[in-house]
Amino acid sequence: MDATLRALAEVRRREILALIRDVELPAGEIAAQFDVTRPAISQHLHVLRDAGLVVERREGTRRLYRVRPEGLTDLQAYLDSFWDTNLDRLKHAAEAEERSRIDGSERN
Amino acid sequence: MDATLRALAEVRRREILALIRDVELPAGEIAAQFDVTRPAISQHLHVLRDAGLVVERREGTRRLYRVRPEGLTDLQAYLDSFWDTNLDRLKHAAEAEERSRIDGSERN
DNA sequence: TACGAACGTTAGTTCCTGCTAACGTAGCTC
DNA sequence: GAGCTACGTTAGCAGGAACTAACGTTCGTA
Repeated sequence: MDATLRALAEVRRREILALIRDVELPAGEIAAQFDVTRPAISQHLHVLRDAGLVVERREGTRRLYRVRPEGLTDLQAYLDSFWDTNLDRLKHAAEAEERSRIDGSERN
Repeated sequence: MDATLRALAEVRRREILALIRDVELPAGEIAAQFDVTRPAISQHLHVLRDAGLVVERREGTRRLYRVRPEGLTDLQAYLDSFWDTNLDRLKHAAEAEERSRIDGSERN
């Protein structure tokens, strides 16, 4: 999940994901969409592949890439976990407000 | 959403979020849980606050922090969008496989 | 087999970011 | 009001990441 977040926390890589979200594209065509060099995109694709966010399929000399949504499930579960305890959190916040209303009745 | 991902893409900040996911804690108590200096944690809290992932509440000289799950909604919607088009993507993959089966019938 | 096309890889540079040390600030207490 | 507490802020540094240039590799083709 650390690799997933590291991979997503870069604009260029998210742009790459947006490109191959619906269609499968070769590395060269992906690189052509950006103003950086081809090796730079190749490195980004490597990071995305290591994170399990894209899959590579070889077709002759070309390497076709497409998004692998399954690579997001762990992160999605992690984010959902913050909402699981939301009720507990609200309860704690209410208790804290009660306490602050008692001893620290200064400002709002 | 860029700020959200940047904020989450750091182990220390995720550890901080884990600490204040259920309970509200003062900055000093949060810093005490780690082996880095207090200013470092203060900077992390600043990043998390800018990303809207935590909220600050002042109580005397103390500043209490707690997680703000609403700050995750944009990211969650973004991640969900990858699954929305999953059926379309499968269709495209099937078509691509068809094409590769016709002209490039080399390996699997 | 030789050549070209479509890639990935490596070395090196620049820029960003997380950290520490030193300093500044708001609020409570005597 | 002086002093203490609990913080945040700033300057400076070190490690890491994104980029380019040069090179290596695999696959198809003449």
